[in-house]
Amino acid sequence: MVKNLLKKIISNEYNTDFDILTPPDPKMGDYSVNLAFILAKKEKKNPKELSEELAAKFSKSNELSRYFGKIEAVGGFVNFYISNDFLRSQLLKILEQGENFGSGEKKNYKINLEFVSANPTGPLTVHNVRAAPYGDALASILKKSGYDVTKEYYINDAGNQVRLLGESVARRYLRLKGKTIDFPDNLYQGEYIIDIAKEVEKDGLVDQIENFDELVLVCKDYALKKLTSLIIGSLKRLGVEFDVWFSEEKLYETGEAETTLRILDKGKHVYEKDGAKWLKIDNSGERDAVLVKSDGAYSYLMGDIAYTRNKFMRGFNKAVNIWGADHHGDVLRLMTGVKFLNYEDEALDVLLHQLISIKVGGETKRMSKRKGELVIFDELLEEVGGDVIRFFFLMKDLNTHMEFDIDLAKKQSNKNPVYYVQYAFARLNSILAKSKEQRAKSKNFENLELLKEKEEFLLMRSLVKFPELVEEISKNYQVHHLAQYSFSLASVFHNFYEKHKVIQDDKNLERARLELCRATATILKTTLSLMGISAPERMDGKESEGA
RNA sequence: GAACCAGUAGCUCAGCUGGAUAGAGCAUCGGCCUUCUAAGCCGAGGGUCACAGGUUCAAAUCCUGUCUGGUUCGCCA
Repeated sequence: MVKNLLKKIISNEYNTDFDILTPPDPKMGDYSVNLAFILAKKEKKNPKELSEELAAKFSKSNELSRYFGKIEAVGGFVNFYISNDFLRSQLLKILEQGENFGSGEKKNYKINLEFVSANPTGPLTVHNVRAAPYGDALASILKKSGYDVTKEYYINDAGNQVRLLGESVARRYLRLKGKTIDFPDNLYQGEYIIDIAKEVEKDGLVDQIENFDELVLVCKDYALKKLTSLIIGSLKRLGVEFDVWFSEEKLYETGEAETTLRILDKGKHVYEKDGAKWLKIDNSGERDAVLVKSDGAYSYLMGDIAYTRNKFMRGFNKAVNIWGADHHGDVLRLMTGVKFLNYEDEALDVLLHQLISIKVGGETKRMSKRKGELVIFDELLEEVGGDVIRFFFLMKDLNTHMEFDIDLAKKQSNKNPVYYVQYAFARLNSILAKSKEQRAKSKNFENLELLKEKEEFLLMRSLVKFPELVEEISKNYQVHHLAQYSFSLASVFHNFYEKHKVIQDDKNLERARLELCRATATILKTTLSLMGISAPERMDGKESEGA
């Protein structure tokens, strides 16, 4: 990784903080160092002169000349140009390593990544699916970086909400049976409840049950099973699969919640007030939160703390949660609870994604599972497809308050930028398929020296940046940079494609360009696969407008 | 009243965590297919980076304040 090396080499000589930047234009080099500005202040010198001195000095370094062909001062910056030799050597590396290019060393570090975890009280909505492609891609990137990653879904199958779910189904069932029974507003109003009730009726499972509470319980279990498998199915169709589906109920059955509470209590972090047990967050008392309710039931927070502890007990070094921003108030509470259990602050990361506002028919919808006002994810998936949805979410920062116009998304799905990336891959594939020597992995790479066009170098430069990107995302979790990168790589390739022929009379040049294409296809396919997006070998004909 | 996140082109969003002339897609207008796929390429128009101060060699980016929007402040989950 050139960036790290550069930083190391300069740091060895200058004991000061500085940044390695990317110049605004590739013409200005691959990396830029602002060292002169920083030294100028310390030594009270002119930054421009200093940068020239630095450039002259760096140019003489043998170590740097292994990577850089040119080092020059521009307006106070020192700009570094990766040498052509080094670019070609990296091209070779890509061809040799294939999809392993950019992979990090095994780190022997276990990460538990929890995301989506939508309540099993209804079908998956467009709303709660935002974290799915993001978390899935993050897991892939972390794995590529050498971490051991487990993807996990926390099923909130305990507490009052699922009891209400059971009651909703039970009352619908009784109505189907011809009983007059009211259906209060606080129950789940959605159509899917009636569907489940119909299945309960068809099943005949509850025919003998007279006691209402017992009926509710059986309906609850039935509905939970049904809805969970519905959610699993929806996610699967999007291509997202979890390693572990963790039941909240388990924490109470095994007594883990109780144990966790005892540890907190022992550490004097718990006190009683109004018949409930509270977690002491700070001295003001204002932020304190209930762990055990006055009726003896555990709170959601208690479950979450016990759940996080459970992850560490299972041997994970780090837990990463992706939550919707509506839970931001819970972050401090969970963090505090986990800290009181004596785990390091860094052991838990909570990423928040902002909520999506959804527009249907020009109107912004507020979604509520209780009220049954849902934009069901499956319906969208069927219309626009998984690749489009994934890329749409993956391109944006988690902090973006997205506006998702469903009608527009359907209408414009054939203009989604994902096709731009996939099309680049299809074009590459077409070239490789056409060339006679495509699979002849001859080790004669000497022709690479024939690559000297501007577009060829731009392509190589983009390819070389890939490992740095993977490493950076594994640290800052900015998954959308990968989507942005894939788009820009596709763009650089399309430009190359328009300007230069690969298959041609000059067979030596053709061979060299084929290698460049193979390397590009490899990286493009790797990025797509990290994002969980398909890499089609062909894309025929344009979809008709407004179909 | 408090907390978190945001406000960048007509629309949807990037802007690599303080750097060089603020970018892309869509939309609008104009050009490019006898040659590896035109789901592509080239060009044009479109910006007081919400506003006001501050920090410094340098601010869309950091700090403070104001305005606007989303979310949350329950012994719901």
